[in-house]
Amino acid sequence: MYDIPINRGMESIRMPVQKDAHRIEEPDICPECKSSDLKFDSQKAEISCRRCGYVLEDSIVDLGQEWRAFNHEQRAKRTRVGAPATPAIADKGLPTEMGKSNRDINGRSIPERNRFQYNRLRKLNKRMRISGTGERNLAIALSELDRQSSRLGLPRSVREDAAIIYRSSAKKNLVRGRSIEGMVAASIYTAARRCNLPRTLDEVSEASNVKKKQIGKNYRFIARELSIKLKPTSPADYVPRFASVLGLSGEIESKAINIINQSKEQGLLTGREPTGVAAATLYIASMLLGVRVTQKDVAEIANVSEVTIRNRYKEFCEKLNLSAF
DNA sequence: AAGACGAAAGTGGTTGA
DNA sequence: TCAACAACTTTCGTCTT
Repeated sequence: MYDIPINRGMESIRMPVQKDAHRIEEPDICPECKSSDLKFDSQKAEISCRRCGYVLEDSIVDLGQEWRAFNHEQRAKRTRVGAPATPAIADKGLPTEMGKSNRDINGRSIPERNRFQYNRLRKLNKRMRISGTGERNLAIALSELDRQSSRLGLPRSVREDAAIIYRSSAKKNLVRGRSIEGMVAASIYTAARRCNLPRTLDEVSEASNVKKKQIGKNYRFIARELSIKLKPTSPADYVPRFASVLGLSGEIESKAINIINQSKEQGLLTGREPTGVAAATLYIASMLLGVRVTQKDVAEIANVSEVTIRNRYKEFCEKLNLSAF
């Protein structure tokens, strides 16, 4: 029933690493004049011959780090590997953990009589990480957020934005008295719109099992309390997604967006469902470019009826003089 | 036979008294 | 709270390819 949340921050990429890969292999003699008097210019990143000026290598890329560290502390501070901190995990992906080995920081073994104390500390530290009801609710909410957004196929950026929105509303005590699922759904809806990758209330409702009406209500509440101001969604934002589901080309996509812009100028879009408009323009665009799609297919993916597609299509053709058929 | 078309009746949400 | 309303849906018969 539930998707298991995957902590993507911990995914690692394995690549073969050559030993001393960043060391530049310096040629020792010039192929032109056979002189061994070569010059390495670190500013221009090239190796040239001092005698004849022949450039042996250019655009050399130094794969090493640009910093140096003289002790452990500096190294820890300057090194940049590891998962980035993310708002989508309860502790932002930066937990503190006490190591399991019974050795202190200097590598000395911890005396037997203190072992019990250390075990106890380790246990407490683990518990403290998700402490208090607030933190615990946040952890629940964020796993719910992950579940819902993967159902909606939202990219990481939107998830993180949704997490930020949820965190701010939790901070402002907006969640009290409302269901976590409902607030998470509203955060996702808001974030998706803000990132110009809108999902309809129907879609979010489907993914979250929260009533459409409730999500709308929560959305307005969040938008008001956090003063998030969003323009009404443009049909153009739906076009790329619909087009890719229908397997339509980029040419058709841009044609459809073109039609949307023209209709906007003529004020044909006010009060019309953006999804219906997006679907209808995609239909028109593919007809104009000679690609056959059925009204039924287009209507289905936009979750509108065929009749709506026909109505939009009729309107646009009349008002924009698109009499190609 | 599948798809397009359009009329007519029904539905759910918004608006204004 | 309720009626009016616009947008949209469902249904169905007819036409076109």
